[in-house]
Amino acid sequence: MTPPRTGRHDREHIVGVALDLLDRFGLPDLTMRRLATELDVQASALYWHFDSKQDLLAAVSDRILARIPEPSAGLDLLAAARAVRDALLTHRDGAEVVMSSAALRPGPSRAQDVLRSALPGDVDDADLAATAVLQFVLGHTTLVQQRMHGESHGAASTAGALDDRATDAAVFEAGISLISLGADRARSRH
Amino acid sequence: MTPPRTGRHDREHIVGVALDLLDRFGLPDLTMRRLATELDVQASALYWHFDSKQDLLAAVSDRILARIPEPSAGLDLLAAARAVRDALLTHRDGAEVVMSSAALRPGPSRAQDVLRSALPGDVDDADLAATAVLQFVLGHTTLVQQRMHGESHGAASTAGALDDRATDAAVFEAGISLISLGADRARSRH
DNA sequence: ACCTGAACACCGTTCAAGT
DNA sequence: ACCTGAACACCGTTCAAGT
Repeated sequence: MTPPRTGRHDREHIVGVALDLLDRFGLPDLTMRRLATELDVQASALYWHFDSKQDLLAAVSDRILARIPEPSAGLDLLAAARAVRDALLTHRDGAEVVMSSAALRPGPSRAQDVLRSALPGDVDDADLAATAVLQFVLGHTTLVQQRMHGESHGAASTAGALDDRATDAAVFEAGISLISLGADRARSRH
Repeated sequence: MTPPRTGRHDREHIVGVALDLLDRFGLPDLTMRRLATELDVQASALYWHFDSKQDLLAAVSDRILARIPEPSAGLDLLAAARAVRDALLTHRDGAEVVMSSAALRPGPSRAQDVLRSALPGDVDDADLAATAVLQFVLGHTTLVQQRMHGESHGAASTAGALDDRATDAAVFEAGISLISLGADRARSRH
């Protein structure tokens, strides 16, 4: 059943190693040369498997998003938004990776699908709302992860770190709650 | 009144040229070396004026945000959000520049202030809401501008370009409207 | 105070050539 | 089919030295 494995590496495997490198060193240090070294291969070898670094990052983005669970019935917007956020938070700089590839993947992604499923099906503005929620989650999580990066190489006080985490969560809940409330109200006006 | 101009360039001037380069070639091509060439100077000369490229980009970010008008009374949330978005759209890749420096500028920025001023002063969740709105605007505009970049070097159909612009605007209005509705409702519950 | 020149340690990508 | 080796055209940053 598994496809023939003549070469040493296939796309799937390379994406896995890239994800590992991402978690250990962050996006700025995820270079084609480092990835190649990790695979015991020349950098140029990667260009047989991927057209470009963009192409590689798009595959990494897809893998990050694949962690989002299937849209299940009865999921409310807050739960759906949390599922997307948590998938992004699972890997270092996950939001930035997804964002950088989001423009090239125009079709409704897995993320968009879960969010859409948590909104009323009869309102035609629901697609717009789902997109807006996705953009909020991406913006929010990107900024959160960027601050993590800043802290790690020792810029500010470690004292406020727990505070920041709590505030981040509160901002997220506030954002989604307001949109939920707004959607309910828009709906109750028929 | 003007401070002494002994050297050929000061920070203000360099930021202006950087912004011009940004508009003409985009963020990936805004390199220290290109900027130096544009200023008829060696790249190393820039490091007398700025500690690092990050430092330079932070100054560029501040200049982009400086275009946001003062928070005036009676401004509603939609108008305030538009003011922030329009400032970001004024320069190519503006949202990405601001986002990349946002983590290092933790204090309430000019953008946060306008948004905050458009929300009720008596609700203590208003700060959370203002931050959430800012994160939505940044996420939204970053994705919009990334798609512009993708189109420009000729990926997809030019036919749907106008369509995209209209959809982008609709998503933005939908997002802000829903949050406004939600905020009203949260407020009317005392 | 402000800038040059040279160097260091890197990048992404291409392409002929190997197996 | 898959990879090597070498090259091309770049990066950000540091630092002694100049003026």
